[in-house]
Amino acid sequence: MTTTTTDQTTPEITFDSFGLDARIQRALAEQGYTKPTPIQAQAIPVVLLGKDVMGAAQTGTGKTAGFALPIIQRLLPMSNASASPARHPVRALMLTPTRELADQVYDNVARYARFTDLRSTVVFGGVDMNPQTEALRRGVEILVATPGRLLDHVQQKSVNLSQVQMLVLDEADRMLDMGFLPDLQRIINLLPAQRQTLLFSATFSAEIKRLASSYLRQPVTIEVARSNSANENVRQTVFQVEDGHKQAAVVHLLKKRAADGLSRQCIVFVNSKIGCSRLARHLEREGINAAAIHGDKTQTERMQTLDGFKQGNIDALVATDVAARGLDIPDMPCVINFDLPYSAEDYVHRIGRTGRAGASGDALSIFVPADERLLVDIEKLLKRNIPRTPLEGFDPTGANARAEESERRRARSDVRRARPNGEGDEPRPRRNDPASSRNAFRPSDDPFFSRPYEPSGGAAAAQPDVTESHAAAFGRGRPAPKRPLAALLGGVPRKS
DNA sequence: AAAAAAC
Repeated sequence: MTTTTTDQTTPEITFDSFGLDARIQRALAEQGYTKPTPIQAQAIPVVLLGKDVMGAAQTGTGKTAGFALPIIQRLLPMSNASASPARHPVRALMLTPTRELADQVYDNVARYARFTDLRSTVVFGGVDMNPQTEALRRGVEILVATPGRLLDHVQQKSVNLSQVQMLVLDEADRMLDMGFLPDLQRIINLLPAQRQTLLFSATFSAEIKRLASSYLRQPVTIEVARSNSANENVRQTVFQVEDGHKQAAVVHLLKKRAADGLSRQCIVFVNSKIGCSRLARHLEREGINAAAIHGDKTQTERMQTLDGFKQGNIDALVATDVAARGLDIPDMPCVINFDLPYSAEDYVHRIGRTGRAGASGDALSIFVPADERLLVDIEKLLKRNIPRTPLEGFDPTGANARAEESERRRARSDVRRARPNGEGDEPRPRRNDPASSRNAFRPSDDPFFSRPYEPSGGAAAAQPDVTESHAAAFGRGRPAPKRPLAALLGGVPRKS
């Protein structure tokens, strides 16, 4: 196995030196690209030679262009302008773990290939299949996909993978974590054995190595940063607060940054979907431009939120780990961990959203004593200590903390209101979250809890979010009950 | 423990 390793210094080369087609160079010029990033400098020549690649690259290293540009180059001689699917078989397949990442990879591919005749499209779940099917039937050379939806299309015979010459497994570690291995195996079995395979992963775990050894041939290993090590441009700080003061602490941090004239944009990571929506609401009440993104949001909402964030209409993107990896959000000045992640590797991915391409960044974590073990695991993985710092000027008994306390009271009052003979307060609609108040929890709706929510009114319809209502009913951090609701309410008879 | 991903 050949191994190439560099540090973060950009080699003194330009995109001209790769001998890319004029049509690609024109697209690059239009994007304002002149100097390749380290991973591009290493990957592009290797991919152009047709070699398999095992790439360790974090998000934000320019990885996508690193594989997309040479792939487009290699496909060019085969492209033609005829509009029949038979003449536009899928020749390059790019698989990603999440829908957003698929969309972003596609977006890049389409931009780099825009002056060529190559066609590309993207397929992922959560949206109507028909437009995807039509695009596939018209024929594309480059297909970006999430595994599940791709197999769906394969089953419906709307795509044929027998002509694929280049396969990209992007964020392969993530795909394995998410249990995509069987899907990946099924997909790869549909591809010709004679092909070029590129595998990118943030870490080279034993599983990744096993995957590589079964599907890659004499891969060239490309590594731009030591895996499992966080970027040195990122200032990591852990703020220790008392349990129950986390929301107030985040508000304090965000307002402090704004007051210090630092960029207001940041991603705030939360471990649960409930906590994610809850924190976003809380920040909004505190006058911070915030929005939640997590897996219970519709695909449309997720894309709109991401767009709003990229355009600067949203300052604080409150996210679950849906956003930890892959999402290509340029130049994040700051990442905040509202919760420390359950796995130390996720910590690396989360803070990898900042301090990219040589920029400096802040990774701030809220730490409560109960999370000691999580922090120790992170320190072990990073092989360094992260000092616990008191939060300067933070007054947990001040206005912020009072707001947090009132939120807890509100949550408890929702439970009282939910009782059939409810001695609860006046209903108080939640500001900034019409869906949640419209779908306020009603015990007579109980079946609601025993089956998953099925959308009925199209993408634009309000989302009666089961977990949201749970949050409202049961307060902070409680998991959705597995028992019937009546049992939880203490023997209130259940209508059926 | 949690999140993500196909219908």
